[in-house]
Amino acid sequence: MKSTAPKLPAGAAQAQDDRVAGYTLEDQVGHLLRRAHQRHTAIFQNDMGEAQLTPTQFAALVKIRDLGQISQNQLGRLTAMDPATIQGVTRRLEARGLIERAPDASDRRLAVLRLTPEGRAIVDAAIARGVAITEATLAPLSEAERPVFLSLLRKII
Amino acid sequence: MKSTAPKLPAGAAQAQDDRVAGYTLEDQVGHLLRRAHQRHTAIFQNDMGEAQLTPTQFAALVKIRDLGQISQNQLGRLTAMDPATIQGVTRRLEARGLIERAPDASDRRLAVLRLTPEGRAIVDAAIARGVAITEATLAPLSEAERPVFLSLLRKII
DNA sequence: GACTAATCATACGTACACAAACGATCTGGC
DNA sequence: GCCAGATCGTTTGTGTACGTATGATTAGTC
Repeated sequence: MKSTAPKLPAGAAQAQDDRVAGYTLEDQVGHLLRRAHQRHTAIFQNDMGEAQLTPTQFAALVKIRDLGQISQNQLGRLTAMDPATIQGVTRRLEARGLIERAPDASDRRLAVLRLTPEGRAIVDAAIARGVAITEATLAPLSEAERPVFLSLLRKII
Repeated sequence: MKSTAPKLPAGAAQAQDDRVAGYTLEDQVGHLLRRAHQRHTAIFQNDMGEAQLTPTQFAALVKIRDLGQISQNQLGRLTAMDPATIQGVTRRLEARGLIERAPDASDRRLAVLRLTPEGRAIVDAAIARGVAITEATLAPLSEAERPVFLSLLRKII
């Protein structure tokens, strides 16, 4: 009776059962995405070197560099992190002295984030590493395959 | 002086600086992979329904179903989780009564994992959902694009 | 038989990731 | 001016994910 699966046309039950019996974990997009992401973070951690940044910390720093100053939630939206996540990321970056907080003049709910001089020095060095990390992640693909892959990846976001 | 970046040919310094200045977070594979994975887990959580399984818990259950019984570390290798991670996953599955542990006859270091009847019922229902989840994740791609994307994704793992 | 190396499972610490709930503050409509 | 709803930032709880360390057990070597 498939319990609570979204109601299927009665005739589709057999086909559905076949798909269940032949389900291969290794062929599922989700599993492949998880492993690809896993490999990338391993490369990232390896190649980032002494900067000791995580991918999300790096993303936050780059965005702050691009925009000069920005509120925490806004930064979270631009880097695709929810408020709870971006809070932890910025807290650790502030603790390391790479960013600083200043109260916003016109909105007292906001704390504006800015790079410190140490932060700026680290971002520039880290971005150079970031270029190499992207290259290493894409290394298994030919020059022709890379734009195809990136374009398809963009579509499923 | 770029501090500690892996030594570059002196002539490449200018090109490297250009890449740093023009670095766009949104164009990096790592960022795209993170967001694609993020979207997939959101779909997964939404569509998995009352089974209340996470992607990794689901992967573990499917692998145990395929193999009948298996040791914890072996399961971790097959599902691409390190020993510390698979330990947490199996602990939660055991706490929910979906899998059970039995001592291995020939190797006293091992605890063999098996599905309980409740576990088996859940996996079958969950796999039907898994098929729909894969479909929903790939929905933005045409029929022609899907195998291309999966094949490229497999290459970068 | 004893020693070494490898493997298994566990424990601890750090870092994402999101849901849910919270108080503080801002804004639009009246 | 005032109130309702939205937004900002925080906190708590659960669940990956991995490095590192540890103890138990096994397997290989001498």
